[in-house]
Amino acid sequence: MPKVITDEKLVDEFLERGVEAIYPSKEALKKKLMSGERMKIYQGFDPTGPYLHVGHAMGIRALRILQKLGHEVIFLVGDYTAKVGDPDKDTTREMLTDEQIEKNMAGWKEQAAQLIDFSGDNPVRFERNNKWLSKMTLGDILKLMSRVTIQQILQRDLFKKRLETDDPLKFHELLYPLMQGYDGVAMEVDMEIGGADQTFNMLCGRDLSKSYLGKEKFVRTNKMMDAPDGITMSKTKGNGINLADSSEDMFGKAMSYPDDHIISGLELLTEVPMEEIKKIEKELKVGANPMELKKFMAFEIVKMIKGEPVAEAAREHFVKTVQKKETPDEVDVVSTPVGTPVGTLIAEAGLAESNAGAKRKIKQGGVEIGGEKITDANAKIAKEMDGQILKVGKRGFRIIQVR
RNA sequence: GGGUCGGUGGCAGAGUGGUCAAAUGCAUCAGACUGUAAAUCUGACGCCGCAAGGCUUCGGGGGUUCGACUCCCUCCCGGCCCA
Repeated sequence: MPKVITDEKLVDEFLERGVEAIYPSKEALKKKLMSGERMKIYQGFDPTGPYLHVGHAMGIRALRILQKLGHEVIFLVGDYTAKVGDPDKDTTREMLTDEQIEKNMAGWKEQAAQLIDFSGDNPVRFERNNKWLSKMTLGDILKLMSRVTIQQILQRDLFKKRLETDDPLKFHELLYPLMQGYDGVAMEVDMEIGGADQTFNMLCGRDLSKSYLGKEKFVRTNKMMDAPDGITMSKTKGNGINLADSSEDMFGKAMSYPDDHIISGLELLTEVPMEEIKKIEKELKVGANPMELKKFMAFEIVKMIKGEPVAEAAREHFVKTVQKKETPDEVDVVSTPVGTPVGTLIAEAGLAESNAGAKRKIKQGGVEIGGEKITDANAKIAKEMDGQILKVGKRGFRIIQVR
């Protein structure tokens, strides 16, 4: 049994950094964490999309601290809750099929393993809630439902909103908070971590834990990080940095965050000490170049997920290809026979969605071969082009191999 | 069960017999500019075609018409009101 550590600094980090709120209170949780008692904590992730993103990374990082402190940590995949899908603002989600769910979660453990350890002497446990939820009988479900009132469930603002706007609200959607809450009951956990958007569900679970187990379940909600387009990042929307992205992509996506996300990005997505972040905030206010600081942020984000050497390489890649507009070191090869029209080649190389798309890019002046701008979509690939670089847009590169 | 309104491109949302491959916004892509893959500006944005043009699209199917996203029938799905 791993020993529980009561390192106050680490505990405080857990209680403060990236935290939106703690229920019932920060003080109560601190007391518990400093007591040396081993806690059982989980965070659930619904496999509604194939990638975990940096938003999840924030929660996973919190789990990592708890793992370090010696607590029992569970990474729960909501493969059963995903079928229902956490209700959205205005539309009922499609019920996902088992196959879709399996496909989505296939890489999750691996993606999460970049941040937490599923082996070692205090391994994080990987669980799926289908283990207990799929076994519930109607009787169990009735019992579960009898513990809450409709009024309580309808407190959830998006349920309210849907009723107000006359958007459909299906019965099973109301069950979602109960299902999620039941996870905590089934695993008999002492704490749940989740995004601030999960507050209602988690608090509902708190009530259920009390009711079923007579147990106080602590809840920590994470601050939400906004994606570049201003929409809160979520795996459903498919935007934001994914944990499965290449380090270069992560760096680039981070660089495309608006300037005013630099501070929140540093706080939520990196391990840069808060004192240092405060300093950077001041520098920004007195007119420091945001680009340099954003590069620092991007570097730190990649570093947290992939480690320092990889982050270093990603930064170099960015400076080289984006800032200096040079060709990257590693470029994929596309092989083609002599005489292929350039437009076709671009589409085949996957640098455009279709032939029409490729031609569009050519017309708009976004295509070069060997540094020469291509203006005619029908220009044919010639023998001399063997080994030259095909460049499409700012970041599409291929080495042409002429057959 | 009755009445009524609705189902449009990745999303949101106009359109209501030809001028519709379908306004607009978001997202996306290309270009310019720049301190960045930020911001801003310009342009593109179904597919095939150098083009002319063709083809496929507005919940599904059928019909009317020279011509339908627009009208009719039918089916499926949803909202609201009444029962």
